[in-house]
Amino acid sequence: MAFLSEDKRTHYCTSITEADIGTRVTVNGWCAKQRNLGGLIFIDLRDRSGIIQLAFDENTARDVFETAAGVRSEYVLTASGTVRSRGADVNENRATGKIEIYVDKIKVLCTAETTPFEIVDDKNIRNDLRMQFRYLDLRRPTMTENVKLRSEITKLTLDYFHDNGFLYIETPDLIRPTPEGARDYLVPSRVYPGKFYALPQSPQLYKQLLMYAGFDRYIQLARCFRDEDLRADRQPEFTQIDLEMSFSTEEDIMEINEGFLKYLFRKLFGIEMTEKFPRMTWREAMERYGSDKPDIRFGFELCDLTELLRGTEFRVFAGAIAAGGSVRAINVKGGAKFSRREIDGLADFVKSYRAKGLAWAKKAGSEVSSSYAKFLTEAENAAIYEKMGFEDGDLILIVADKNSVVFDSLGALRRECAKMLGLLDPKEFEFLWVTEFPLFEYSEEDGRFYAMHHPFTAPMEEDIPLFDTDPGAMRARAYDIVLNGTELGGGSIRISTPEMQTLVFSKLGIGEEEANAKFGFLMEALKYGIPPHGGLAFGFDRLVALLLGYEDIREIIPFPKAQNASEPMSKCPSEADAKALEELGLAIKKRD
RNA sequence: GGCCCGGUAGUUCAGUUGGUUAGAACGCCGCCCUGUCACGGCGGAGGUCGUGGGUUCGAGUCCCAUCCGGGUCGCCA
Repeated sequence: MAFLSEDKRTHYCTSITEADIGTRVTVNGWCAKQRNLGGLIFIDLRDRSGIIQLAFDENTARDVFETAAGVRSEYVLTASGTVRSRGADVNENRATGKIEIYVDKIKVLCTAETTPFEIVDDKNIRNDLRMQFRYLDLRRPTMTENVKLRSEITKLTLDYFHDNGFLYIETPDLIRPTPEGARDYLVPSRVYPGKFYALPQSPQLYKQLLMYAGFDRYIQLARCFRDEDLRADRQPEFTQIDLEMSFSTEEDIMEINEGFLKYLFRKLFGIEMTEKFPRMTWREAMERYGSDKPDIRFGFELCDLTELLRGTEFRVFAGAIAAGGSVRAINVKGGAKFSRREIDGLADFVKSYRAKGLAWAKKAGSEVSSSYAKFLTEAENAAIYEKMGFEDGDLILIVADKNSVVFDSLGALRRECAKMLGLLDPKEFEFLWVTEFPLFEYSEEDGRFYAMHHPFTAPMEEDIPLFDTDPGAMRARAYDIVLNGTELGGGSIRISTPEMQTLVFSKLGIGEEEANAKFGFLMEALKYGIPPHGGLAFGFDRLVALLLGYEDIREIIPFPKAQNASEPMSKCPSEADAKALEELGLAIKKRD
């Protein structure tokens, strides 16, 4: 049936209110549900705003009534009629529950086959089905709402930064492959067979160049691409709120971004966050929480038992200490109620973080049970209980290993225990700035230093003398913003002189020749008057997900990739046709 | 690349130590029904138990391989 101008909506379904009673309206949308009571028919009509009820009865014109009787779920309709009160028959669960449209004209614009799953919220649907029929999944009210809220957060973001003097500037998506960092998605060049562009992992160098150019403040909702394995909070293509500021210090950047997050909470939830976000150095975060992105909604802080156990004869602990590692523990308050099976589960859990085992002690009433106490002296046990404040209901969990393993496993363990005890409230938001990250990270495997943030990050002034003596101990002018244990974003003050950049490259094993080959334009640019500058990038998908209470960013990405990086709906990636490969000068080598 | 969990009507699931014709709810189709909104009543259709192989008198159930989905470690400057 043709859609005519007279069929166009006058209102979205839920923009009709009691104030409209008596007026004539037209709505366009999908049949969410038809209820036929014989002489009386109701249709729930859904559009992106929500649902309103259409009503038909014995006074409805015969043909209109017959059409309504034939309407099935997901038929596309236009309907006109008069808004009226439902009297006493109110549906309290719906915004439009007190009114309905008494229809005098209806058109089926399009019929629909029965959908592979019902278009309702309160049902679990297999992930692969949701992905294959994503356009139907997105019709579910919650998903529609998520996409709308994402749009709203986009608007607030642009408003805030615009109001603070940031210019929205686009950077290229076809760029030079980056030698360090994540794997690039490569794009072959037709004009230069055998050469490649890369899709940006972030617009890092371009935003710095924008500062060199004098734009002072830059913002972009940048699409970024990383060819690495997926996680619930990680997609191969994602969006960053990317920004950079000239003539600024860490303080300025943290302040403007803290202001942004507070602005979002005010505008979205009406919540005024007046307190300054807490700050913590990287060193402190690792020592106290075993993580550079600690969830500070709960305690269970790490406790170092190394000194206390230095003389122990228990081989597991003594061995770790002798090898230069440590023995650390957390006290899980309320964890004594975990069953033996659950504690065994925790031991398996830490093994995935390369820990060899988990020692535990719990106190229920006056009863203490423990996996390791019999191997320690009475004095050693007493000292541990004293230091950990061991009380009724507590569960002490100890890991002894090299430091990286101890931190990784205990850091993950405290969160796992909090989850088991129901301490993770998604409606509670605890922000944290983590500062003074190490500048370099040593890779045992490759026998060299890597930049912990990226190779353009400036070192802290007072650590510059360590370049020659102990580069591993140098701290960077880098900071992360953490929310409830998730890294929401990070940034740094950048290097702004060629001398410093050359020095950092050299510590990374990038000689002058290689630096010039790969970053020649940057080295050149640094000669021509560079303002002090720095910036930050938020993971926009993670931000939206956390604000809306999701752990899985696919709930707020309209068309995400599946875990194997494919897109089941369009079946991508797919093979290229022979002609295209020929033009690109590419041949596909079969894998064994 | 490693490890773990899952795949049974359209959907969500149940299916006992391997044993008769594989069930339920919702959805779907038909008939009835004037205030429903999780409408109700009556009736009906709908299954290669992911796929392939094996063990067995007999496999949804056990074994092997494989595909698909999910989680996670590595990875993610």
